[in-house]
Amino acid sequence: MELLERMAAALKILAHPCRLKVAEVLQREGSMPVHTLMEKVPLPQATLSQYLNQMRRAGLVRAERKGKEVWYEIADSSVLTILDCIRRKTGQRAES
Amino acid sequence: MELLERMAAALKILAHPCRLKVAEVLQREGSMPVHTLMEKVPLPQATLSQYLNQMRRAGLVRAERKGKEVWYEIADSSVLTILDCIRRKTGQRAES
DNA sequence: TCGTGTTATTGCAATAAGTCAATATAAAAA
DNA sequence: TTTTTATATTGACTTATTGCAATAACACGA
Repeated sequence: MELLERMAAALKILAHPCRLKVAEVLQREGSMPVHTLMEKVPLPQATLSQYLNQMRRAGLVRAERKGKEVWYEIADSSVLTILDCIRRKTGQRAES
Repeated sequence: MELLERMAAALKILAHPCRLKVAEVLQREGSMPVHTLMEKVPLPQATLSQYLNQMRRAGLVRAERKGKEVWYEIADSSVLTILDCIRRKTGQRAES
């Protein structure tokens, strides 16, 4: 159950409205420092910082320090694909 | 935040080792009734039934009653794509 | 309708995740 | 070296999720 747990852990980080919002902003607008992200996703600084850290540890985003700023971006295309899939899926809606 | 919440809710259901396992079995082996699934994913009956119900409500799987059995299958290709992406992503591993 | 096989629902203790103010650390400018 | 701007970490609290036994409901054959 080792791989499954890592898969679940990564998905769980993405599975939160605010972290999804962060991911979408980074998907649309590329990389940016935390304070810019904070304008687009209005959250307490501590909260946003924690989210970004979780996302980085899960391999969803990549971080790079530039002077006193830290710039974040989506880590790779898998993440973009997952975002597209889940958005498409949830746009529709169908039960069974 | 309405769409984001629905997206997060669906991802959250998938973000669990056992539910991922269920999804993988259905991906590999197609549709099957609950008791067959129970052999492949050994869990208490109540637990498995709840997982399947959550997954159905989230639109991840589809259910169809056949006599006294209920057969489950993956709902659509988005789910398959997400499974592939997250598996690929977690197979590797890279921090930043 | 009674029994049996199959699946769903309920209730709740144990555990995990979310939230954010306060505080710490990092880098550059004054 | 003191300040200032930018980001990270800690601690304490609230809320949500998990896991499962017990019980209910559903569908069929005897």
